[in-house]
This record gives sequence, C-alpha cells and structure tokens, in this order.
Amino acid sequence: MASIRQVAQEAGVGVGTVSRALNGSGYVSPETRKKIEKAAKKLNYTPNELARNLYHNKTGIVGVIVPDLEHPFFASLVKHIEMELYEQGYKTMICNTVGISRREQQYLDMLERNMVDGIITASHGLEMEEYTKQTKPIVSIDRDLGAGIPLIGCDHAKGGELAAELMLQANRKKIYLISGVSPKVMANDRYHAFKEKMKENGAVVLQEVMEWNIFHWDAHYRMAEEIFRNHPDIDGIFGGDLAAIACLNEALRRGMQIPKDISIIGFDATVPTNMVYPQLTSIRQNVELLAEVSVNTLLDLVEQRKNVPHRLILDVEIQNGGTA
Amino acid sequence: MASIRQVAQEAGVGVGTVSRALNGSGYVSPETRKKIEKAAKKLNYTPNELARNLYHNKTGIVGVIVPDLEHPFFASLVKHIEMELYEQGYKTMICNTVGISRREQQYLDMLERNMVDGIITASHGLEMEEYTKQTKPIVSIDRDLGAGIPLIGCDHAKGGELAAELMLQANRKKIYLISGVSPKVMANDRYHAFKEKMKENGAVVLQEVMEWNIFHWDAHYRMAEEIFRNHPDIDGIFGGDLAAIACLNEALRRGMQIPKDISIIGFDATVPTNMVYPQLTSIRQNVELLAEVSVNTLLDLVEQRKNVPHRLILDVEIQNGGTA
DNA sequence: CTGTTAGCGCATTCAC
DNA sequence: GTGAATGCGCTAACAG
Repeated sequence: MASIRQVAQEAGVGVGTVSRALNGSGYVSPETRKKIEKAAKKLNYTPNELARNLYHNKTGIVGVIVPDLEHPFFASLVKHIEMELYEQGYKTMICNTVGISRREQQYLDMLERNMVDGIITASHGLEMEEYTKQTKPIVSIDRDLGAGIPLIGCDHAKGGELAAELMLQANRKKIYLISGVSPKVMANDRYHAFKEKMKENGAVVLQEVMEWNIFHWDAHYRMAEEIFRNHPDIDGIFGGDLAAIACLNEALRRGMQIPKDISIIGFDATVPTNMVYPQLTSIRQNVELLAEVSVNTLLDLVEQRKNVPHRLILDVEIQNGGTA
Repeated sequence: MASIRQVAQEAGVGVGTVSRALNGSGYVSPETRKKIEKAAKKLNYTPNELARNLYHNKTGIVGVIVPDLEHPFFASLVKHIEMELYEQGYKTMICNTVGISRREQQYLDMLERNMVDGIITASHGLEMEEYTKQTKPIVSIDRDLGAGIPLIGCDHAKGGELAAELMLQANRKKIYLISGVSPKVMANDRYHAFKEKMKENGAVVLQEVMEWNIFHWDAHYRMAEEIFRNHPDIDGIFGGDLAAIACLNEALRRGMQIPKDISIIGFDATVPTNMVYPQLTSIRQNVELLAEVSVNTLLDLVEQRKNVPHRLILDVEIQNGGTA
C-alpha cells in the first residue's frame, strides 16, 4: 500500500533516490541508503509490480496453452515448464483449452495486450493464421505454425519405427493402430512410420482415429471395448498411452495373457504407464528436456538473447514394460 | 503498440472520448463512436492491459499453489479451478511448490505486489504465520490457516468411515494404513476415523507415514514392496490413490487374488484408479465442486461480493471398483 | 455529449 | 550524489 513517494517523504529524500537505492541502480550514498531502507521497513513498503510492468511494458509472465491439464502428458509438461520458467525468473499463466478454440484465441490476445511476454502452445484447435498474425514471441510444441514460430517436438517417426520393431520382434501380424484426429501435428508421423514399417514386413494394420488430446477416459474405454469386439483376432496395439492402457485393461478383462496373446505399446511413457500391471511398454519422449528446450527457446525470443532455430527435434527411446 | 492517444488524434477527438467509446462507459454520440472505431481499426489498436491494471490496481489473475501438478489429484483440481476462473473472467497463474516452501512464499509475496488478486492454496509447506500475515484474499484447501482464511475441504472423516465399513464388510482383520506426513492437514482426519472404526471392531491397524503430496512413483513402489515383504499377512490396505495403486501393483506381482486375498481402498478417486485392473475402489471427493466452491469463495473475497463462511466441507462417496 | 486534466506507482533522464 | 520533472497508457472526474 505504501508507495515509493511515501518512503521518500519518510526518509526525507526524493523518489528517484529511493528507486535507485531499492533497485541497486545508480549511485546512492551509504547513509541515505540506510535512511531509505529504514523508512521502507517502517512503512512496510512493497514495490507495486503493476507500475513497474507498465513502465517496462513487460510482466514476466509466460502463457502456456495445453488441451487438457488432466491428461498426464500435459500435466507433466506444464509442471516442468513451470519449474523451468521459475528458474529463469518468470511466472506461468495457464490455459486448458479443453477443445474450445475460442479460449486459445483469448490467450493469444493477451499477448497483444501485454499481459504475457510470450506463449508456449501445445494446443492445436486454432487455425495457423491466428498464430502467424502475431508478432510477439510464441513457441509451438508438436505442430508447425509457420515461419517465425519455433517448433519443438520429439522424433515421432523414430518412435513409430521403434514401436514397429518391437512388434516385429514379437512376430505380430495384425495390428490395431489408434491415432489422433488433428491432421497437422507432428504426432502423426509416428503412425505413418509405424504403418509403413509394419506393412513392409507383411503385417496388417487397421486404424482407428480418436480425439486423444481431450481426456475422456470413458471414450477410451468404449473404444477399447469396440476394438476387441470387432477384431478379436488382433495381436498388437499401438497408440497413445491412454488408448494403450484402455486396451490393456480390456484385454485383461477378456482374460487375455499379456504379452503372450497380444503386444500393447503406448507413446509418451507418461506416469500411468507405471501404474498398470503389467507396466506398459511405451515410447518415451523426454518431457523434462522438452520443457527446458521450449522455455529456453521462448526466452531467447523474449529477451532477444539470440537467434533460435525453427525446428528442434528431441530423441525418443523405448520404455521397456511388460506388454510387448 | 498504438496508444489511445494516437487513436484520439487519428479520430480527431479527445482521449477520454476514445476511452469511453471503447469501454462502453459514458455517453458517446453514434457518429463520434463510429469515427473512433474506424480509427482504432485503422491503427490496429489494442488496449494495454498493464496501464489498466495499474489504474485499477487489479490484474484479474488468481494464483493457484499446489504441491505437484503431476499428481493426478492436483492436475484435476487445477484444471477445474482454471476452468471456473475462466468462466468468471479471471486468469490462472500457477505454482508447483514441489516441496520447496520458498516457492510458496514467493507466490504469497506476489499478492503484496499486486501481481495477483487472490490466491488459492493447496500446498502446505509454509508455516501458518506466513499466511495469516497476509491481508489480501486467500482461500485454503484442506488445511486450516486460521481466521480470515476460508477453508475448503471434503469430509475426510466420513471418507475414512466409509472405507472402514468396506473393510468390515469384507471381514478384514489386519490393515495397513498409509497416511501422509503433514500434521495439520484435514486429510489426517480420514486416517483417524478409519483407525478408530477398525479398532472398535477388533481389527489390527498398522501404519505407514509417507510424503504423499510430492509425486514420486518410485517411492510409492518401494514402499509397497516393503510393506508386503514385512507384513505378508495383511488383508487390507487404505491410503491415498497412488499409494493404493502401488500396493495393488505389488499384490498382483506377488500373484495375490484381488479382492479375495486383500482389500485395497484408495482416496480421491483420481483418474488413474480407472486405469488399473481391477479398477481401484476409492473414496471420491468431488473435485469439480471443490474447484467451483474454492473459486467462488475466493472471488467473493476479491470482489467483496458477500461474506464467506470460514469452513466449507464437501461430501464424499464410494467409488466402487473391484478391489474391496 | 466531449475535451482537458490529474493521477495510478515507478524508473529514468537531466540539471543541480 | 541527489531531487525534480517527465512519461509509461489508461480511466475518471470535471468543466465546458
């Protein structure tokens, strides 16, 4: 509540001096500094960040847009992004779009209004144009939003190939592939790569498309039921972790032996893959690194520290569980 | 970039008029309004929220403090809090304390600096005094921080009793109870209530204390192993969902039949309880309602809409899975 | 109905 | 070294 002016008055000095003393910028004699500090303490002075923000036209806040915080992948991602931003002196503002692109848009607008210094987006409801319109710092995860917007993602194609190799080692011949709906995200590469490799080796690949980034467990469960009902003869499943877990669940319910009867492989190696029994075999992307790289890339832009590459691809690896 | 003054100049009117026109406050003739809107569009004007914030001394941001976003309970909680805040025109700033109370403190400080209009805290690393010092709006989830800080929580005692009833129905006699470490949180009530009820009915209750709100799956898993190693004769387990799931996992690994050999009951009914097989029986608290009530209570304070009660207790219910 | 003015609280010139 | 003045962009009160 106490303003800098009151502190100045109390200390019997000018506001400028107080500002310099408290920010350690410019020269202030030790004695006046002492007086000022005493006055500040006495009045219980706290600088009003809003005034500062206005002056600097910067808030130190980064917006993070994800489809659904309840999805374990995004929960981990946001956690690590928040931690990394914190390390670098920034705060995290969050937005669950839950599939509503209007919400995504509104957060983009906050960039223009200077409420946030930059945005990291991992949501894909909006058309690219809305993003390319922006001139302020944006970093995209897993979807190419065009020139000027750095893209960070993992090597989905390699992930798909690794999964295919596991399937081939287990000699699987009829695979069900569960992919997402968004046409433009990098995640699709894993399904293409997987399918290609399986077909090359003479396996049959059926495909299901599902809305994966909105987290509705029921939907996954219904899908799993349907898959097994319609195709009781499949011997392999590859999809996102949650879809894979739903299928694992359904397979167990049907009394199938895992992995004797069927191989189930997920993608992302999210936390729940370690909660199920047997533990799910999954392709891991390094979420911590993803977060770190995303944050650093964004802050390079925000603080104009250096030029950033347009595309950054991280490695993936196999998490060996008991389902492949 | 364009300021209100430039719009005024372009439209040939005063800044006040532009402000009124664009905010719909006060009277502006249709013609001047039109001129202003044209000028605003031409200059691609976007109001600078920072200036507004300074004037109003308000940001429309609410800080949410949780121990760990990766924990499914907090992920759900934050998701729903964010959605509710959004409905009411507020933005969500987030903080994972990951057990570091300094981080909790820093977010509290942001209240003083006017960076946030209020705080919802579900983290409990800091001493109560740090909170009671504050004069600005704070709402606490699951821990009583003293007068002036409304407390929202579920009926843990009832939850503990419900769990005990399930154990008694299954005729369990030797139970392992896995509770958290924080001494002052409401969650402890469920363990007390459970223990009392079980002992009344002649059952033996052993107890393990563990740091539950920092999410380390490995720690849960090691604990589960140890419990079964040291006490292979227990026939019931009650604890938070993650601890319960870890035990379920270990029990399955040991070839136990569930729920024939042992009853396992969790608390919170988080999403992963539906991912394991068999689905975990758990005491559900209504996270959506918890979020809604927390947000509304906080905003009642922020906007001084009305007086709020100090304590709000929500109901719990049994989620029937296959482990009890 | 509209233009002018005075802050919101702070940080930075620039004289002194 | 320090104080006074200026402005960040906007809103609200006031005079016209």
